[in-house]
Amino acid sequence: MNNIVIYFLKLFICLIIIVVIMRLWSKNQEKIFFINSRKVAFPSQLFYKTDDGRYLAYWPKDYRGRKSTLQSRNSLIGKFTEEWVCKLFGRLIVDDDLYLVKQAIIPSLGITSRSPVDLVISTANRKILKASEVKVIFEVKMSIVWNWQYFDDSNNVVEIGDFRTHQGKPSFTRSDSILKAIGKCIGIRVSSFESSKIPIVVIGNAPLSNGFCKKADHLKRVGVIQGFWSLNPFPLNHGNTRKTTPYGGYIRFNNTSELKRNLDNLFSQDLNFFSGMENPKTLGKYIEIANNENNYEDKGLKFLKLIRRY
DNA sequence: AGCTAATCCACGAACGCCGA
DNA sequence: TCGGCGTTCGTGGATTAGCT
Repeated sequence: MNNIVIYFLKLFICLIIIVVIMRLWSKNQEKIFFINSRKVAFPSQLFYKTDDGRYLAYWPKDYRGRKSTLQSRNSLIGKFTEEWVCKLFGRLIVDDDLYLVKQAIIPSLGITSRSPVDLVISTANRKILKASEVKVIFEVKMSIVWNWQYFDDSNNVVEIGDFRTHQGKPSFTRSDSILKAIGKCIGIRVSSFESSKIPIVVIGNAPLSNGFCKKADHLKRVGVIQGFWSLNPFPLNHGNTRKTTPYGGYIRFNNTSELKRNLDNLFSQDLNFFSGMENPKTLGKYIEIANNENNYEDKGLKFLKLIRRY
């Protein structure tokens, strides 16, 4: 009796942690980024300075003065968001045999130290991994979404508008960022058949550029990328944004438990990527041969072998 | 004519590798 | 040990296409 009470108490506490304490991306995360980064960087390395002497994260849409392009903030926000995603997923994954590895190197997939993948879930706690140890690959593409003003007298930042009010386009709203992510994922897919069992997910914190909604769904259908996931529930100050694309190629998560459901779903399926360019006659032949196997699973595996010409 | 989106190019800092 | 090279990070500028 006591054990059952304790069990439910534990479950309850877990639920509270997931729903209340663990938050997805929000303005508060960006504030933390600036306050933290201020300890290692000058304001001029984190903010633009306008002609009238204000420190801003982005150039406002109506700003007509002299402008420059910050480079010093890029790797800082890259590091911060990667670390943030790692911590978030670390708390969602309860399995003791799974590890999160940042900047992972997977030589058999052509992923070398020159261009490591941002984050993977792996069965081994090492930087250099075998393809068979990698459960999921995450490509993190997150930005500062809101515009911020910095006050150096109080060392404080204040939010001054969402991404519709400034010129820079954050994360998934930028089409060439998406192209870059797709390119990297294709690179992994075509590197080796060993990658065909590994789901790839792109993580962002802004709505997906309209032009890529259909493509995101197609990429999921054909198996190249298992999803573009936005971890920012409320990217706008007023109004709503797209929750998901019809086939779920893009999803905006409302909370961490929803994220966890989708993550678990990725693990529960034994997914296989396959592709080809073959005439119907040859495909028919493959299907006939594969059909000689005893059950659906073996038939499927045989078919995969055939189209890959093992 | 004026707007937006897509695309391509460039930027500077950081980091790891490799050869001298 | 040092310097060059390749790569990534996220943002801005320029140009073009397409829409109203």
